[in-house]
Amino acid sequence: MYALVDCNNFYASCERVFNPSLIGKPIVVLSNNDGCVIARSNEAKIIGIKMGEPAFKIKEYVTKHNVTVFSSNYTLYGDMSQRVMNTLSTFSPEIEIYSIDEAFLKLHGFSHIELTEYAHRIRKITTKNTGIPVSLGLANTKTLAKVANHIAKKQPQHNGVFIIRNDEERISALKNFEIGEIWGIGRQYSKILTRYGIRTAYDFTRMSPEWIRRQMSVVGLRTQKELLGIPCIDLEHSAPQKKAICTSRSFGEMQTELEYLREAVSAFASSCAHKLRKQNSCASIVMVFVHTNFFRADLPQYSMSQTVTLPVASNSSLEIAHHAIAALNRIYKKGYRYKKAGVIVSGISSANNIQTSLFDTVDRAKHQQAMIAMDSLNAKYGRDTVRIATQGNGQNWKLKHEKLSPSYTTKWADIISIKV
DNA sequence: TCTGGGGTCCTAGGACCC
DNA sequence: TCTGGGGTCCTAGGACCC
Repeated sequence: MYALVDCNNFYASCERVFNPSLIGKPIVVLSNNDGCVIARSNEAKIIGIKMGEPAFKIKEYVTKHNVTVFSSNYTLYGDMSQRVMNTLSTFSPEIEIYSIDEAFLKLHGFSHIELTEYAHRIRKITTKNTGIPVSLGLANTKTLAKVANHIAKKQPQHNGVFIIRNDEERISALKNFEIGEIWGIGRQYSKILTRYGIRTAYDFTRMSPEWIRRQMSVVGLRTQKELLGIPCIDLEHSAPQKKAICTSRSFGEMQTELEYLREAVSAFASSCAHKLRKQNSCASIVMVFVHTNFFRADLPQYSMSQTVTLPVASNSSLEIAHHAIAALNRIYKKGYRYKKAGVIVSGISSANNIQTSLFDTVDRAKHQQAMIAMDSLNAKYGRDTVRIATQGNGQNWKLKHEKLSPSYTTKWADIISIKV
């Protein structure tokens, strides 16, 4: 059996842990730049605030229903996630951390009654240890565990735990399950499937495999088998190395000057390099993109990217930023108001096996030492304490974050102030 | 006025190899 | 008018996930 444990309204719940007066009240968490709604407490869902809705569109609701609004505080959520995962890993030797707020556990050797009890225990202890409410779905495939989890969340009578034990229960669950809610079936496929009269997950399981394959490739086929109770997707025990790493941001205000974009791109490149060093790898391809604000039909639009192949794969902030800025210089056009920029590195290989070049002009040992020093200083004194010069003072392109909660779990000064 | 960020996988088609 | 067979690699685009 697989159990999918999912934190309820995770970001909203994190904020509540440190502000219990908000229990029972509507709260929402916004994306970067206080852009759109990315998490809602149940109360906020009930009054009709939708996922992904732009913040400026819900202003009326916010005042009318007294909704508490938070900017996203990823450091806090990351830290809380770790606490939840630590607790969960005490319940099974086999765990896959699937996302910031979800984990699959493999559960062996339980009878049905014990399994129910065990699931409820996982739920209780996780909430007790972390303050975060969770729901569990159990079944013999991961896709069905996702279904069960969804039911556990939506139907309060199950107390946060739902188990699909046999074919009978599987079929009855799938008959009442909208096809678009299935893991692996998104908006586009839903549309196609509905067009063919496939409304529920059960309808989907009754289609011929050839037809599914034609419409949705082998991915759809896998989903169908999983829904039939045939496991096709196993637990991933350790996170595989990333094949691409991206850092990008929308700017709080549109920007026209190359100098500003340079500092931003330099910071994004440096961040990508840092992520590469964290997973002990190097990248050989650097891509830079910029674009204007797509929502502003009244303004001239421009969107461009450029890819650079490095002579030797690297994870040095200095080198990656250097190439990124060179690419930016080539694609920048005067006269546009830029809204977003980003850097994507790919062609990733292990830092231990780098193909060197006879004609290399970079002193790699020196770069490496500089990066080690920079990373350890930043780990100790905070991000960007030491940064590369092209990033500038690192302040002026910062995000809008007006409703940010304190760093409850990670900043000593804040911890003290809470105690006081 | 204000609209997020970071990933993965699969397929088709073109270029190329022997 | 006829003109093989069997591959690999790369890229763009489209789907999906949280």
